Amino acid sequence: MESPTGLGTAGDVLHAAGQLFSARGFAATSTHAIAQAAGIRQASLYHYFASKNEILLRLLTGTVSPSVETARTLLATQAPASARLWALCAWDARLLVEDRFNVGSLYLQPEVDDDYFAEFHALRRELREAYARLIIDAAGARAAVLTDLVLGLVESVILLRRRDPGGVDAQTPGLVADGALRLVFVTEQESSAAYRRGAELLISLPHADRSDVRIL
Amino acid sequence: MESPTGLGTAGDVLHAAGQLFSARGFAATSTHAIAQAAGIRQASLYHYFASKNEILLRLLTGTVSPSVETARTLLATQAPASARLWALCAWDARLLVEDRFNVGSLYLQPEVDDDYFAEFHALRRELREAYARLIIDAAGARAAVLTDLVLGLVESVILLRRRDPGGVDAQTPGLVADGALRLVFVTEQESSAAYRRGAELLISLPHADRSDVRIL
DNA sequence: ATTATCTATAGATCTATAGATAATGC
DNA sequence: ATTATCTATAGATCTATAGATAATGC
Repeated sequence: MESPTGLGTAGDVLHAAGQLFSARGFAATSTHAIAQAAGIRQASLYHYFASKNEILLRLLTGTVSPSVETARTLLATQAPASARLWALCAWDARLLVEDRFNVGSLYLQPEVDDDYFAEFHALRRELREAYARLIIDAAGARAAVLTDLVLGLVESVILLRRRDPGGVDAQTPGLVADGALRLVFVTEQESSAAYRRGAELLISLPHADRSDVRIL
Repeated sequence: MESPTGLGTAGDVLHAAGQLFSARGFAATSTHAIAQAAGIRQASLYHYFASKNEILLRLLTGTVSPSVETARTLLATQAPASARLWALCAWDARLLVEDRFNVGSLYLQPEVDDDYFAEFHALRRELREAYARLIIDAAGARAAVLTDLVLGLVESVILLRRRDPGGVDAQTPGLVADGALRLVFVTEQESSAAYRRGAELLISLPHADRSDVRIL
């Protein structure tokens, strides 16, 4: 049987690389190990990808793109900013909780700072801007610094999973989103309204694809 | 003039390795590059360290140990839990803000999961227990999950710095600590008392050594 | 005598390319 | 004809050890 993941050879490679890069790190994962896990020979990788870097780039953009799309949708949605912020936090946290190999952790690798990954950085910047917009609308002027705290809170799901894989579950996204609202000074009572409305928005959003690798 | 850092050769090596591991990653940094930055030859490293792993272990324990000591002190201090929690968060955040090469980021490297670093993991666990204790005392039963959110918030300083080195400054620790109290449901009015008392505690604590590498 | 440092190197990788062969699609 | 895959390998590392030499401390 060819293609273990059913995604074709390029998909097999991304799948294998995502798992290995997350578990062992980019530099510590050899192209040989990726190929072996994908069921092909080392040199055959280069038929689909120009370099090991390109594999990482594809994984990075593949994980951030769905978040950017969701952020765009929410920015254009008619609802209180606090509810939309809740939905965005919960959506992102859910993506991080559900993705099989904690691929979100890829972006912790120092190699990602390189200019080669500019395309990814641009997407990430757009996502950050969306958070900033919603936080300003929900919390007013104090928001500038808060954006980074909220992003840090959401991303902490990555570290939490690594530390303790059983420490995250289906409840985590809601807890993170609730926490984000507290962080940005949304009052307890407005928060519960935001939660109800945000949960509705979340349901209406396209559910994050459970397959761990998206081929774009 | 020997020893660029004035810490002796072993100190030079830790200094150089801390900078390079943080900037490029552990696996991507060669022992040759470390030695060069430390002003010695590659093989001379092995007079002081048994392996590249040992260098990383020393850096990791060196960064977490001061936090553990501070946590112990605060656990034994007579003051409201919310104030002590504020102080611990601010203290840790300050360490992350001030350390010259963002050495806190070392623990994001996947290699750190290895059993070789068990000593570091034990220290980190102790630190986490201290946070959990203070959060339970400050916020009551709901605290279990909150511990990880608070830790995530504090650690987010690492990611914030990486994303935007100018995005952190002397105010950051206080903002992080304030945010942590909001996260754990401390009310606005109790929070301002906790802030005043916490800031006093912070001043009474030994200031984090500004040298980026502690030789233990 | 002991500690610090160096040169040289074994042995094991690792990435990417060249060029051959097999499979597929008109 | 084109696409997919393979074998073989060049060329560049990289870690750690062996063994020689230099510096330091009694």
